[in-house]
Amino acid sequence: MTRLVLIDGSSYLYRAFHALPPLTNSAGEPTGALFGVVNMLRATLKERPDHIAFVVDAPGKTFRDDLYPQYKANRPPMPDELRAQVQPMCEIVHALGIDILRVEGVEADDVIGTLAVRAADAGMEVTISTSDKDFAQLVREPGVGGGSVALVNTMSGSRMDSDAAVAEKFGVPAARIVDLLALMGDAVDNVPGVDKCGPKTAAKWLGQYGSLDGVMGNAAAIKGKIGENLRAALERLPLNRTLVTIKTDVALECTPQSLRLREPHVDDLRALYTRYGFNQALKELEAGSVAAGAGIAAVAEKEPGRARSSGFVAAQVAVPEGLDPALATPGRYEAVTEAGHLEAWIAVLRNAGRFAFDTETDSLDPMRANLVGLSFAAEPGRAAYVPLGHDYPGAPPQLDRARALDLLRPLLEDASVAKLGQHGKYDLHVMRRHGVALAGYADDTLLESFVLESGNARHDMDSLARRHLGYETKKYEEVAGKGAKQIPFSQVSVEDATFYAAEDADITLRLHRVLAPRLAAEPALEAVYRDIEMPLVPVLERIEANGVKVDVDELRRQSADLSRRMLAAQQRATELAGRAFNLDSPKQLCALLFEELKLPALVKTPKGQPSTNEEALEAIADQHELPRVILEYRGLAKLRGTYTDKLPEMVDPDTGRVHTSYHQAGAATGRLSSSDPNLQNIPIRTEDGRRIRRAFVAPPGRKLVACDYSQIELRIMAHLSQDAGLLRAFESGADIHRATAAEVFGRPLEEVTANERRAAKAINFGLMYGMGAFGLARQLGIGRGQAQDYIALYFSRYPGVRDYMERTREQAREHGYVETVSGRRLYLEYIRGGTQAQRAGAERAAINAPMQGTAADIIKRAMVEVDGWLAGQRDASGRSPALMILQVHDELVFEADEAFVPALLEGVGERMVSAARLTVPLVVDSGVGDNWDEAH
DNA sequence: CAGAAAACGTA
DNA sequence: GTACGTTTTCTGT
Repeated sequence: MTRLVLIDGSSYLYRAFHALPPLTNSAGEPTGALFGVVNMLRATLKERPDHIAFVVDAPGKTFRDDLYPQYKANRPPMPDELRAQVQPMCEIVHALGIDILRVEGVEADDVIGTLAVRAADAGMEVTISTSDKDFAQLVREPGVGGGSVALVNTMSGSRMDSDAAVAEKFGVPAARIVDLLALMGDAVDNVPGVDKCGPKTAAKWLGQYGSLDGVMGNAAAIKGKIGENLRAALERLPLNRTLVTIKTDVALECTPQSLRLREPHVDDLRALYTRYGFNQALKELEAGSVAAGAGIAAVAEKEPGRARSSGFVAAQVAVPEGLDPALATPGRYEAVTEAGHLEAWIAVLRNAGRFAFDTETDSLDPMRANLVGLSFAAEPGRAAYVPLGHDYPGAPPQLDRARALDLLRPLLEDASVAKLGQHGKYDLHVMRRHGVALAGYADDTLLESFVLESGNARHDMDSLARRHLGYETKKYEEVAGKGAKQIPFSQVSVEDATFYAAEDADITLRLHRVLAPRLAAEPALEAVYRDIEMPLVPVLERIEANGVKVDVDELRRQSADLSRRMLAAQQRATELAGRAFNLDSPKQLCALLFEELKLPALVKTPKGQPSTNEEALEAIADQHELPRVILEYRGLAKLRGTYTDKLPEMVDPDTGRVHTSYHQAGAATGRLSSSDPNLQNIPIRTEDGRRIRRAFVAPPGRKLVACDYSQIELRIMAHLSQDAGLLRAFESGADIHRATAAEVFGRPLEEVTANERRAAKAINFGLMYGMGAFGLARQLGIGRGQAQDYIALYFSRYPGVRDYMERTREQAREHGYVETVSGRRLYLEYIRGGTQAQRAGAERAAINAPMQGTAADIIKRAMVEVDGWLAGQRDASGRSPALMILQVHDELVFEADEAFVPALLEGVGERMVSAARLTVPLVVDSGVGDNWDEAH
C-alpha cells in the first residue's frame, strides 16, 4: 500500500509559533516556530512515508475572497518574528527531501483536499497532518480500492481515521462536517455562523434534521432565541457551506505519485542546523540518523503533558494569529502564605513598575464583599495568589489579613506604580472598604475591549481570553459550584483558589498586552479610553460608594397606598370579567379579552400573539371598561413592585443609603447603565411616579441639586449636521420645538399652536431615532401620508439634517461603524449583511449612535472634571461639602451642604457647559430641593 | 430552577 | 424608531 503524507505547513507554522516560547539562536534570529516545525517533521519522517508534500498558502486572492470579500478580513498581518522564519523553514523542508507545494490563487487547504481525494481514489493511504479541524470533512475509511484519508495532529497526538472517530469528536460523520462548520461559522476566518450556535447545537440540529438543507427547511420549527438566530442566518448559510467546503478538484500540475520523499541534502541540513543552533539535531545528522530532528524532539518533550495541564485547548480554540508566543504559554502560579514570600513579591511588583491585580471576595456586591484573597502578576505566565480569608475545615494557615494589607498598602497606594485590572471598579470598592485607597489604576481590560469593540456584547474575562488569547479560563463554577450548591469563595480550597485567582491576574496582564497595542494603533480610540473611560473609573466608584439617601418610611406609606388602590382595581376587574383571573398574566388577560369578551386584538406581540400592552388596551378602551381598569392596575403594580417595595430592600444596612452599580461597558453607544437597583429609570412622567422621587432625599442640613443638559442630543445633531436652520434655532435661545414648528409650518414663533409644537417635537425626537413616516404617523395619530408630508417639510427646511443622515448611513455601510465627536466607534454588525429588518435596524442605530454616544462622551468628561473640582473643595479633615450621587444620562445629581449650594451650581454648571466645544452652546438647567422631585 | 417572553420605567 | 434594566409569568429541563 502506497502511503502519502500531506502536511498542512501553514497551520503547523502558526501553531508552533504560538505554542512555543520565543526562542532565538545565538545571532538573535527567532527560531521558535522553526523548532516546532522541525520537531513535527521529525515525528512524521519516522513513519517512513514514501510519498510526502509540505503544502503552504501562496499569496493572492482565492475563490473564497471573490465569493466573500470579508473572508479572513479580520486577520492581522503575519508578525515579523514569524515571517522571518518562513524562508529558513522552506530551506529545511527542502533539505530534508520534502517537496513544498505552493499554488497561486489556491489555498493550501484546497491543494491538500484535491491531492488527498485523487490519491485515495487511486488506492493510496493518505494521511493529512494538520492542526485544522476543518479537514475532518475529508476523512474516508478504507474502501473497496483500499484508498483512505486519515487526519493526524502531531502536536496534540490525535488521530481521526473513521466516521466513528469524527463523530466522537464532532457529533456528526465526516460527510456532515461542512454542514456543521457552516452553522457554526468560523471566527478566525471571519465567517459568521448562526449566533449562539456552537458545535453542540449544530450537531444536535444535524442529528434531528439530517443535513444543513434539512435544518434550513425546518428552521421555522426551531424555537427560542436560537431559532430566531438561525432564521436570521438562513440567507448566508449556503455561502458559508461553500466557504468551509475544501475543494477537491483544483487544477494542479503535480500528481500524488510525483510527490516522492527524496534523499536529504546532508550538507545543507548541517549548515542550517548549525546556523539555527539545533545542536542535538546536528549530532543526529552526523550520526547518520534519518530522523534528522530527533534531538530537537527530545528537548521539546522535556515538559510532558503541559498542553493538557494548561487552559489552552488544543483543537477547539484557535489561537489568534499574530499572538506573541509569550502570551500563549501556560502560567506558573503560586500561593503566598508567609510574610517573607509576600515581601519578595511586593519587591518584584514594585520593580516591574506596573502589575495586574485582582481581588477575590465572598460576594458579587462590592459594597458587601469581604476580601478573601488577592492575586498579582507582573509578567505573563507568573502570578501569585495571597489567600487571606479561606475558612473551611482544614484550611492551611494564611497571612493575617490586616498584616498583609499593611505590607501591601504602600505599594497599592503608590500612584507611581501602575495597576491594571479587569473591571477594576469592583476591586477599587473592595480595597477602599478594607482601608486601602488604591492609586495609580492605569488600565482596565474591560474598558480596553469596550472601546475597541463596543458592538461586542461580552467583555468579561472569560470571553476576552477566548477571543484574544485562544485561552479557556478556569470557570468560577468549576471551583465554587453553581446554583444552590455554590459555596462562597472563602470555602474554596486554597489550591483551587490559587489557580483560579492567579490566572485572573495573569490573564488580565496578557489581555492588556494584546489590547493595548491595538488601542495604540487607533489614536482616536486610545484617546477615548485614556481621556474619558479610565479617568471615569474612580469617579464612578465614588458615586456608587456615596449612594443616595431614601426615605424608607415615605416609600412604605406609598406602598400601602398603592396596595389599597391595586386591590380596588382588582376587585373592579373581577366584577367586570365575571370571574377571578391573574391581572399580572398577559396570557390569562389575552384569553379573557380576546376570546371570552371577543374584543378586537389590534396589536400583536413580536411573537405574533395578541398583545395586551398599553397601546392594545387603549385601542379597545372605548368598547369595554375592563381595559382601563387593567391599565390602572398595571401602573400601580409597576410602581409598587419595581420601586416602592423594592427600594427599601436595597438600602445598605451599613450606610443607610442605596448604592446603585453603574456599568461603564454597559451600552454600546457609550452610555452608562445602572442596576441593583437601576436608578436611571425612576419614574417622572406621571404624578404617582413623581411621588417616588420625593423619597430620594437630602439629609438634614443638605440639599439635592440636579443639573441637566438641555436638549443635548438635538444640539449635537445641530453640531454634526451643521444645518444652518437648526443652528439658528438654537442660537436664538428659543424653545427648540417651538422654533422648529415655526420654521416647518412657516409662521412666527408666537403663533405656533400647541399641536404644531407637539408635532415638531415628535419629528425632532423621531429623527434622532432614525424614524420613518410610519412611526411618526403612529406617534402623532395621523395618516401616513400626512406624516410623510411633515417629514418632507422638515427636511426642506433643514436640508443639512437630511444630508447628515444620509452621510451617516453611507459611512456606516462603508466602514461598518459610525463614530461620536470624540472618536468613539460603534460597530454595526448587520449594516451590510443580515435580514432586511436587521439592516434597517442597524441603519437606525447608525443614525442614533453618534448623537447618543456624543452626549455620553460629554457628560462623562464633565463628571471627571466635576469630580476633580469637588476633590479640591474638601476641608482639612477631608470632608467634602458636596457629593456626586447620581447620573441619569444627561443629568447629574449632587447632595450638598446648604451653604455650598450656590458655589456648587456655579462650579458644576461651568464644567458641564465647557465639557465640549460644539457649534451650538451647551446649556445646563439646575434645580435645588430637599428631594429629587423638588430639585427638578 | 434557568431562561424566554411580555410588559414598562428612564433618557 | 435609539439605548438600557427589572418585574412578572410561563415554559421547558
